[in-house]
Formats: sequence, structure tokens, C-alpha cells
Amino acid sequence: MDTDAVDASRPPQAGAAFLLAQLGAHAAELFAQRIVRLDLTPAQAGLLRLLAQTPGRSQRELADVLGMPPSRFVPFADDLERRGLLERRKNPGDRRLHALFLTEDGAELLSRLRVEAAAHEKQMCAALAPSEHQELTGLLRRLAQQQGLSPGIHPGYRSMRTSSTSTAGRPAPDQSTA
Amino acid sequence: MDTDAVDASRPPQAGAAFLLAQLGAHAAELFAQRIVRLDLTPAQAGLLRLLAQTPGRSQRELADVLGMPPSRFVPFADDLERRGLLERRKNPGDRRLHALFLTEDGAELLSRLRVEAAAHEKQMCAALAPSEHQELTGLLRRLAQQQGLSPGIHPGYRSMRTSSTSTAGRPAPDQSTA
DNA sequence: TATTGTTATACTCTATAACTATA
DNA sequence: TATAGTTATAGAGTATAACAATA
Repeated sequence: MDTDAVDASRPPQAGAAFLLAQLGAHAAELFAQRIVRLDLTPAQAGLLRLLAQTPGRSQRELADVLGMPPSRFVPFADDLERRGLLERRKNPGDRRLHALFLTEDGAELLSRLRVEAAAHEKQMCAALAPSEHQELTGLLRRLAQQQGLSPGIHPGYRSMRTSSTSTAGRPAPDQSTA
Repeated sequence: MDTDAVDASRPPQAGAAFLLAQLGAHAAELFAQRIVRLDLTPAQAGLLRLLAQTPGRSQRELADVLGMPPSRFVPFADDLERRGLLERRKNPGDRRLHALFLTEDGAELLSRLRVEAAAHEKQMCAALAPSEHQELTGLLRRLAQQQGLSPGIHPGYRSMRTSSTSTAGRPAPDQSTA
């Protein structure tokens, strides 16, 4: 009985919840690094996927799904539009709305994105045998469903960088104003 | 051969890596909400755990482990010191160093933190049977080890709120469309 | 009057770089 | 001269709120 369950000097092994947070942050970081080559941030990649899934949605809708305020969505979409990856079309029925669509270039980039995602998947699960990999995926899917997470987007998009304007590279120690 | 073609309009099911990022962000969010009651952020909780594990480390060391620059660590520790949760002691051998220790109040708060962590674990894994829960934990541990993640701290601490001062203004908008 | 998209402003957070005290 | 801790400042990123067009 003196063997207290909780010993402050030697904490218990990390549980699944902590490991999920730890591995999730790690996975997000690795993926972000990976798609720097495509000059995309994870949030931008999420929008491209979203546009492929359900084209023609309004900016307001998309901003809601991604969990960002409309005022932030505008420059976020502006950047991708300038790069020719998505296009805004006026909705004839309600001319207040801008329907967003993926361009051909956007679709092409998305397919390259999927290649990166596959490589990332392999890298993250390198420790597992194929059957274990499948087992893990199944368990995670059940967790996500029970937690009410919608497929394809995750809460992290809210707080993720929305622009990739050359901040993507190394710290670039510009030692100005010495 | 055409069966493995990638159809943009109907993306493949999410893989384990994406689910990890999604569930990880979700878990971190839930945990953050949970410990608002203790007036702690996840990063603060991480430091308390760290101090219990290996007391007496210098601020520089701790900042490195948590992945934050020293200039940010100082006010971060200041806050917890003001609240009497940790204490700085001058190192007699090298008086430049501040050795950090958990106070009694800090240790007491940490034990309450562990209670919350246990409840959080149960909440996150509610979808699983006990044997599956154990199975998942084992798989995640192997992933974390293979990825070189050190136990107890995770990369997300770098970008997490370091103060809990009156952030309670906006509790939980809960904008997820479930 | 309500809603979509947009712009502007104010605020928070952060890293970089100076500064001090010890070594 | 180098390092631990600290402070100051400037910059990036954000949300809130005002605005214009359309309903």
C-alpha cells in the first residue's frame, strides 16, 4: 500500500493520448517539411483536397470547414489564385457568392501532393509490418469516428501557416542591423 | 492497373499518418481545454512533468528540451515561479546558472494533472476495448521510438501558448461541424 | 435588414539581438 | 572571450470590426 501508484520522480509510461499528440505534432511537422518542395503549407494542401472533393463551394463555407475566419480566408485563397491553382467564379444565382474551383494546374499539383502523402505514410509507419500498419489504421479510424472528426480536415489547420512566401526555407539568418 | 488510379473527385481513405495528425491535434485541444481548470497550458504541464523527472536542470537545458528560445523561457518560468509552482535556486558551483525545482505546491498540482491525464486517456480511447487500447498504445510506442521522439515531451510545445493569463475570455467556441 | 466577400486596424505572440553577470 | 540569464524591440500573424455589394 505504501507503493503509491503515482511516483513523481518516475512518471508512468506515456499513454495513448499523449502519444497521439506527440506523434501527431511530429507527423504534421514532417509533412510540412516535405511539401515545402511543392511550395505548399499543410493548410493549403487541405484546401486543395477540399476543392477536389466538393468543388464550387463558397468561401464562407470553406472557411468554416477549415476553421478559419473569413477575413483570413481571403488572402489565403488570394495566394493560391495568383498561382493559378484555384479559380473564383461568380455564382449567377447569388452574385454575392464566389464559388471556388480547382484549376488544371491545381489538380496536377494535388496529384503530386498525393505522391508525397504516400511517401510520408511509409516514413511514419516504417516501424510496422504491413499487417500492423493496417491494424493501426483501423484503430485510428475508429477513434477519429468516435471523436466526431470529419474526414479530410483536422483542427490543426486553424493555427497553421497560411502562406508559403519564402518563409518555408531555412531560417535565413539575415544579420542585418548589426 | 486502372484500379489504383487516383481519382481527384473521390480521394482515398485517410492513411495512418493523416489520422495521427488529425487525432493528435484533437487530443492536444481536448487536453488543453481540460487543464484550463488548473490554470495550466500544455506547455506548462510539460515543464512541471520535466521538473519532476529531472530536478535541478538549468533554464538553458530546459529551454532546449522544450524547443523554445531562452528569451521565451524566462517569462514562461517567471509565471510559474510567481504562482509558487517552481523555484529557482542559484547554483553555488557556477553562479550563472539557475537550477529549477518543483515546489510542494507544484508537486501537488502535478498529481492533480495526472488525474486529468488519466481521464483524458479514457475519453480519447472510449471507442476501444481494453485489449485494443493496449494494442494501440504498443503500436504508438513503437512508432514514437522509431521516429526518435523522446518520451514525455513533444514538438508541439514549441508553438503552444506559454501563459494562461485571462485567455479564459474565449472558452470553447466549438465550431466543429461534428 | 441580413449575408458574402473584403479591407483596415489593433493586438498578440515570437524571435533576434543587445545587455549583465559570471566564468 | 564565452556562456546563462534577462530585457527590449521589431516583425509577423491574427482576430475584430468596419465597409461595400447583393439579396
